[in-house]
Amino acid sequence: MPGSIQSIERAAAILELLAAAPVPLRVSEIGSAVQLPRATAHGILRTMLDVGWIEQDRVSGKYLIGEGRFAPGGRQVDPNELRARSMNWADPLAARSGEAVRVAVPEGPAARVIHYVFRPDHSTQKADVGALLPGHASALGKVLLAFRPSAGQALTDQALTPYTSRTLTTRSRLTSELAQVRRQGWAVEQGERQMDLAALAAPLTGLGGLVVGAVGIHGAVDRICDPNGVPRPRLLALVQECSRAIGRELHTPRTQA
Amino acid sequence: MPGSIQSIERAAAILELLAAAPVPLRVSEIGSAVQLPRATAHGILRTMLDVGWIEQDRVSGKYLIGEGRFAPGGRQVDPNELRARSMNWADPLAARSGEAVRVAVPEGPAARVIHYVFRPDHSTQKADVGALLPGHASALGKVLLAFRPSAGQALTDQALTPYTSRTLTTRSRLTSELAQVRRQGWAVEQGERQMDLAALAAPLTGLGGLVVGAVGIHGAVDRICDPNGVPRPRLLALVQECSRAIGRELHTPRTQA
DNA sequence: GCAGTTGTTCGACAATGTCGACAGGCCGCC
DNA sequence: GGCGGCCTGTCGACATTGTCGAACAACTGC
Repeated sequence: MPGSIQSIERAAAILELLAAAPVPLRVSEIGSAVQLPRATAHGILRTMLDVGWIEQDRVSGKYLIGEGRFAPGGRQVDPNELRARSMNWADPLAARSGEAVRVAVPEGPAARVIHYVFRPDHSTQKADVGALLPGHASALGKVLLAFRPSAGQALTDQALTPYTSRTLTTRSRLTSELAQVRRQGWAVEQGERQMDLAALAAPLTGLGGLVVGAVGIHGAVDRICDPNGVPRPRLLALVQECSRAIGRELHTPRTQA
Repeated sequence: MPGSIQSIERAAAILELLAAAPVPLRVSEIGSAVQLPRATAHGILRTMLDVGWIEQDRVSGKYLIGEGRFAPGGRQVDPNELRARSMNWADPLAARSGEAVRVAVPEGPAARVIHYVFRPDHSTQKADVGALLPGHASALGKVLLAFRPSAGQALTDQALTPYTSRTLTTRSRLTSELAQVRRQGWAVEQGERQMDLAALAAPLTGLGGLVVGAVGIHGAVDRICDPNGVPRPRLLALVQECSRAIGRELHTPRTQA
C-alpha cells in the first residue's frame, strides 16, 4: 500500500488551516474549506483536541491552534495531571497488594517519583516523592527506559552505576532486559538497587500507545517474589490491572465537565 | 462513534516520541516503543514525512522531527516548489485553451501571481508575475478566498474596492458567491476587475484536501464566456483538468529520486 | 562468507473511519 | 415571545481504509 494515510493527511491539512488562521474557526468553515462533511471534520478535530494539538473556545465552540506544541523539548504529559489521575487507582493497589506504590515519569535516563502510597501496615516508611530513581536499576526506571528509546540512547556502560552485586552493569545485558520488558509488558527488580528490596512495575500508556509514566509496587524481596525469584502472579496481575486502569483513564480526557 | 481516530492518536504519539528524542530514531525502535508492528509504524512515518512533520536522514534512514513547523504563521507550501510543479501542466493548458494562464498563491486576502504563461497567439502581452490580484474581484482570488476561511475573515464591506460596475462590493453577495465556488469547485470573473476581461479559475489541492493555490485562464470576455455570460464548457473543463493534474502532482512528493 | 539485523513493499482481511441523517441548543429576526 | 434558520455534536450502517503478517533487498558485524 504505497499510499499515505488519509486521516493523517486530512488532520495535517486542517492543522495548517488553523495555523494560518488569525482567528478561531468553526467546524462548518473548516469542513467546507477542505471539502469534507461536517461530521468527518468534527471527528478529526475532536481527536486533535484530545492529543492537544488544537484547542476549543468553550463559549463559541470555535477551534484554534494549540500553543507551543512541538517546541524543542516540548512538554510531555503534565506530571500534576498524571498524578491526579493515578491517585484513584494507586490507593486500591496499595490496599490490595499490601505493598507501597510509586508512580513515576521519565526524566532523562532516570525516573522521577511523582506519587507515593504507603504500605497499609503501620511500619515506619518514608515517601520518596520527588526522588530520582536510576533507570537501569529500578523496575519503574526499566519500564520507562524500555518504551523511551530517546532516554536509553545516552546510557553508556560507564553510566551504569553498580548499586549491588545484582545491578545490570553492561549495556548489552540491559538491552536484552529492556527487550524482554517490552515483550512482556512489565519489569521486575530484585536486589538490584538495594539487596533486600524488590519491585514490580508496568507502563502507563497514554493516547496512541505512548508511554508517559510507570506505576509499580516495591517491598521486601521475599514478599514480592517467590523463593525461585519469580514475581508472585497475584501481585503482578494487580500491578498490570492498575496500569491498564490508569491508562483507560488517560484515554478519556473529557476534562472540564 | 464517540471515540478518537486511532491513526491520528498514533501519529501524535510517535511525533511526541520524536520530539522528545535528542537523536534520530530507527523505525524498529519507534515501533517497539509504541508497541506497533514495524510495517504499521512505517506507514505512519511515511505519511508524516509527506506532510512535512518529520524528516528522514537519507543515509541512515532514521527519522527525526521536522524543523520549525506550526510556528505562528508557519510556512505554507513553498511557492517555488508549487511553481515548478505546475509549469508542466500550465503550458499545455495555454496551448489547448488559447488563453493566458496564471498560477497564484494566497497572500492575506489577495492572490499573488507566481507563474504566467503567454497566450499562444503573438499579440503583445505583459506577464504580471509578482502582482497582487484582489481577492474579491478576480477568479483566482475568489477560489483562494473560498477555500481559505482565514483570509475572508478580515474583509469588510469597505475593503471591497469597486473596480468596475460589476465588482461584488457587499460582503453578503461575496459570501454567497464563495459558497457557490465551493460547491461547484471553480470560479468565474467577468468584467469585475476590468470590463473587457473575463477569467476562470480552479483550486490547487495539496495533501489532505488543503487548497494551496489556484490556476486559471483569462482573456477577452467574449472568448471566455458565451453571449449569455456562461463560461464556455470546453475551457472550463480544461481548467479543471489542469487543476486536478497539478493536484495529483502535489500528492506525490517523492522528492529526491 | 553468513547470520542477524535493518527499512521497505505487497496483499488480504476486518477493523476502522467515513458520511448521511437526527437531536439539541443558540442566536437573531420577525 | 415565539419561530425559523443555522450551528455543533451524536448515532449507526456501510464500505473504504488502515492494519498486520510475511517476504524482499540492502547493510552490518561477527
